[in-house]
Amino acid sequence: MASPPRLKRKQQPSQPYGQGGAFGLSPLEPAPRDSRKRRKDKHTWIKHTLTPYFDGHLWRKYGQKVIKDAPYPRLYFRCSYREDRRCLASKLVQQVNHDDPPLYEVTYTYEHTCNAAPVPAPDVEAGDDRPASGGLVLSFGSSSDAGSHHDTRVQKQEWQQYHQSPSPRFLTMNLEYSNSSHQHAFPSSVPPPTTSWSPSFPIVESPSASPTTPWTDDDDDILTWDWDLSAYDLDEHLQLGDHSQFSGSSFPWKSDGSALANLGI
DNA sequence: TTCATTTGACCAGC
DNA sequence: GCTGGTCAAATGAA
Repeated sequence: MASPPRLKRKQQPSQPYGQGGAFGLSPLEPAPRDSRKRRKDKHTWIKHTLTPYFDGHLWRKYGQKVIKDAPYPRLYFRCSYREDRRCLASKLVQQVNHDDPPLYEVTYTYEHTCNAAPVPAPDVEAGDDRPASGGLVLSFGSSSDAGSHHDTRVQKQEWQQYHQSPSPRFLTMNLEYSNSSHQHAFPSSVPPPTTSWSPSFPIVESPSASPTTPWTDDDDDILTWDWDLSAYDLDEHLQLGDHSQFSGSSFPWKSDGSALANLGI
């Protein structure tokens, strides 16, 4: 079915682009004389992450573009406070593979000047009575090998986020079933894992850091359990590149979901 | 009704 | 002329 043609502007009126342009911005330093010009001297940096949409800031999507020779479209975001606080921060999100979960390359442009409070990841907010502000997400890679182990690894970006944040109080491990071709991860017919299911981070060596009884969300899609870190020196034990495997003796469902670990404050 | 997202048009760098 | 980045009208969701 062909959708009706959409009326688009043909000619920009006398007001030129730039000089504040459509957003009424007064130019910041260095003054972008024309926001549509591709500047070579932009301050940009690149991160690779599994969670490109939850990096502690609020973003508004303003465009999407199919890039030549790229298998996935590029998404364009700018800071939600662009108008309110004259924040020029923006980012480009480009999916680089189709793993489960997929890896994204995120190109950030300009530092945030909005000084907005960190935005927690949704699964930190939902159903969690701990203070959400200041929370962050540690995202762990997921192996696709079937069997009793579920590999996790501390990723570089999240490690940087962790070290830029206050000391965490809890380590919350979510095991999420994200493969759409399967039924829910934790159907009611499957009993939840026991607390013997634990990552092999040295955290489990601490007697005070025993996990809570795991629980599932409303849709039985995500299994969650906590470790209390109040008497645990996470800095001393958790290292960049740490590798973990869930050590349950049997995995009652396929292990091709994703694993996330949240650090709540 | 308001606000965010979608998507074709527009524009400039290369 | 091609390509990528941004704009802004149309559209959808809340």
